[in-house]
Amino acid sequence: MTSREESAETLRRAGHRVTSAKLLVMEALRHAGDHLSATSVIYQVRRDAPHVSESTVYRTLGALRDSRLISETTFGHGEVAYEWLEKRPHHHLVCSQCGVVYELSDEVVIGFAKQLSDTHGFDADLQHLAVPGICLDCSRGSEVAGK
Amino acid sequence: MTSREESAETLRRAGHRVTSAKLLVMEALRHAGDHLSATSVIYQVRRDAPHVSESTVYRTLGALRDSRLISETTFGHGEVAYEWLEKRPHHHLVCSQCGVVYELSDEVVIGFAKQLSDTHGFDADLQHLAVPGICLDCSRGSEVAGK
DNA sequence: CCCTCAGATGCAACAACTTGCAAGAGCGAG
DNA sequence: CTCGCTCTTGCAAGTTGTTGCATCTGAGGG
Repeated sequence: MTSREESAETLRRAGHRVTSAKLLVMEALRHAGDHLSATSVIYQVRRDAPHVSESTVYRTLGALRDSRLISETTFGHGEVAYEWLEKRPHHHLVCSQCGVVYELSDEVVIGFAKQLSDTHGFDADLQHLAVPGICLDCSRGSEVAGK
Repeated sequence: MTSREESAETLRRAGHRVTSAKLLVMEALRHAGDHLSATSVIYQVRRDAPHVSESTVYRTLGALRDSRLISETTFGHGEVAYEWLEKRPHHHLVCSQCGVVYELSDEVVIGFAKQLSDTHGFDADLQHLAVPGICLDCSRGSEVAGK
């Protein structure tokens, strides 16, 4: 089964119609294998199919996010990043100083979610968390610079 | 000392100039004592001083956020919410279904931050976290509805 | 009390989305 | 194969927030 057919099947299972616009957006995110900004997705899609409008891409991204096929994350104060969700759930540590993004394994986050559930009865939906902060390199660097 | 004078003093300590625009933004957030959207802040400020431009309010909010005088939080997929930071750090549980926002004590979050520090050497900056999920009421409600 | 200048502001253009509406297109029924 | 319902899409206008630039002003130095 080709990648396109898989995508089509996934769409159907999620209750969407199979349209070229949705397939293009999905393929762009799958092949990127990384975070893509909405703008990048638009660029990728329109490179193959210039007739697809921006609003369609935005709406498709929203629909795929609602169906849990892709994740939507806000890194810092910039654009929104989208990512194909085939892998295990994972999270990110974003350094506010150097901007580097580290992957964070799910375990620590699961423990956190369990605590929220135990203490507040709140069923946290932490499918894709972005935690701001200062990475090791930067905190070392500023110590040196501070002296 | 009046509230305005306190705000002025706070501004000076943070290395800002004391201007009427900044004071108005600060007063709006202090008196609200709750989250305000950027739009609400603009409305409040311009009610007292119609000449202040939107961009000034946005820039002021950004500057105050950078100086850690106010917090900036993204609830769900809507606008950005600002809040005066006089109280202890606190966090929020946002129900994706009913939209209710619960306060979350700092303790659970501190534990989470410590884990990130221990396992990844990452100094997380969780001054104002918003956790999406489903609240107790809604998860009960959907159980009943589902039967 | 006046000068100076970096920081603050207003304005308008720009960027990043969102939405209303009419036209188009999957896909299940017949 | 055709019909028709409903989901999608394109277009254009509307929000929400950001940025470049010229002007203005708070506040320390003279």
